[in-house]
Amino acid sequence: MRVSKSFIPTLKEVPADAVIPSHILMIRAGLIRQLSAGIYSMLPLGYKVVRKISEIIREEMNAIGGQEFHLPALNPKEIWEATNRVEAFGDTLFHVKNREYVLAPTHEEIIAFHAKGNVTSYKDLPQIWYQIQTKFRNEARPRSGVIRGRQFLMKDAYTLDATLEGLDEGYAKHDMAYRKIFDRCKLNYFVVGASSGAMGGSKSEEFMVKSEAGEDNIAYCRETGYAANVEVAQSLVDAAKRHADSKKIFEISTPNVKSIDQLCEFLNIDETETAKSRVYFHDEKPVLVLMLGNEEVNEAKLQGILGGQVRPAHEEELKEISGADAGSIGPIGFKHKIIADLRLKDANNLYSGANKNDFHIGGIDLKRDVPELEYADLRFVKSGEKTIDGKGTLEVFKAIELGHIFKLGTKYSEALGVNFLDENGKENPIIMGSYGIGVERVFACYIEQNNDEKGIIWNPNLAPFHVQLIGLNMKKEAVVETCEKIYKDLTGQGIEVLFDDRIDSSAGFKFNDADLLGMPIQVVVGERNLKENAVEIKVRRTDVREMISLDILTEKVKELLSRLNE
RNA sequence: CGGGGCGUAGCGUAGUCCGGUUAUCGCGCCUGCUUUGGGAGCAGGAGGUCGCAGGUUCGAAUCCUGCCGCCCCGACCA
Repeated sequence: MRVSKSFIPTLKEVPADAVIPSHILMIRAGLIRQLSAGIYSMLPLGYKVVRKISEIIREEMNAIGGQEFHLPALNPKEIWEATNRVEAFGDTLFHVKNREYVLAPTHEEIIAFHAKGNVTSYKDLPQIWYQIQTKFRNEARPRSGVIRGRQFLMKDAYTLDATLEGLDEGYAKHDMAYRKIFDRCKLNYFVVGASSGAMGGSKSEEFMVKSEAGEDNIAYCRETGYAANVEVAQSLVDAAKRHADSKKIFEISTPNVKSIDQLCEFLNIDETETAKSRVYFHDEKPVLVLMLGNEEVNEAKLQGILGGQVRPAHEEELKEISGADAGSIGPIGFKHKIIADLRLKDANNLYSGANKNDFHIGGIDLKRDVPELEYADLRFVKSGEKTIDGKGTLEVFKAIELGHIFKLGTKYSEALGVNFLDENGKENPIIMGSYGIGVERVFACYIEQNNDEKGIIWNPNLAPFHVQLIGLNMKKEAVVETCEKIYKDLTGQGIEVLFDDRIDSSAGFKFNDADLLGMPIQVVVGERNLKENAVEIKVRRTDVREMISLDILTEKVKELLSRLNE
């Protein structure tokens, strides 16, 4: 393709709206343009990258027996009501105004719909169905360019199985395929155990990329390879001490003391001598959650332990439940279920709220005073803590979720009556798995990990073009002729060439544009080197330049490309 | 949804507090000439409902009210 005839609107200056490197560079290199918040157009160059990523995904999905579908984005609302997901998605689901349709945010329902009545025998199973298609989610706050959009491309795959063993196999196949996909995309990623969230189901893994722009917090250990979302991550931490002598309970007047920090300052004690109280509702019943000191309640863990729906109590509800407002609530005299973090196990001589405003209680012995107390791991791990096996140290950082694989089970097949007959002629719901990859996230994360002050650095696998051919002075006949020949030769060998044939652009301008666009190899044709029958080759990533005789140019380019792809 | 910031030409911006000729500058764009190995020079030129609506005023980019849009932090997030 010739630059002079292409729409590649590059920008010298940093766009005002973009903050993170991938977003800035995608706009500056003319890959994308924004239409509205969280809605982006892929420009020709950007769309080429999308197609390359999609093709890698397609090849690896086909390799594990996946069959590609093209499913409608417009869905009848009825089918989403059948699985109760209109309510579950809430405002995130886009509704069509003049017909009872919704815009699909994912496709479990539609897959189940097509399986119903058509996949009816154990002999039809297993199946792997997938699509690479636009999804719609009314995100409250789109952000970070293409990383969180209201409209985005997702590869979503679904396994249909007769048995749990079959599901395990399908899951393992996807695990393997995903590693191949992200390896081929040259991403530096890692795999973490995750909570499966509102999708239901059991085992779940996320494929993550470390990034400040990430929305998930990940605990990772370099030494042991342990990686988990902080929602589920565990660590080895000391519990509060149990002192030899347990004091008696005593009440203290603590006017205006609302927080653990204030309490510690007021009484001149350490955080580890206090128990913080948070009240939640679980299935409409209040539960008091006790944490050591100032630690936050990990609601994902709490939900996992209690099961069902959990929500924090509203401020107005607290007094009725406990007799006090937030800041003065505690275990002593609390009339409902209490659950405590493991770090509080059998602790004594603790301070906590008195369930009476402006009063706290000291000398609490959880073993003696709250004998029915249940303990569970309810905290968030922190950087610097030991891994649960004690062999390494955890680091907590932000990460972007590229892909998520999980075992769904029969939630959708049961809700929609998607059954098959087993060997014994018995009817069973089909067992499903669900596997997603955010295509634009792969795109953005690659750029996040492969850029410098000049621009993007593409690997041949994802690059819009393999080679940028730069004709330095396109008014000189020798330069034009040589460029045309190189363009023809390389293109003829299946190498994708972007030919900067602009007549009026100066050399420096073209160099900088080429560095911004970031094709893996630049071939520079100028009068100076032509006198020696040579051109210059520059490898974008290393900035290494080399004079190459025209006679061996094609071979050299091929060799470099294959080396760069390793 | 809570908090903060912003909206002036295709892009980046000055001016807004303290109202007053023809709205600033750079990049980009058009024409001509020169120039071509690291974002060229000279000369000429085009391009604006100052986000929208209403109000105050002799006069509004500037003050007031309402609305819309975009970005960031948080909440939320298969």
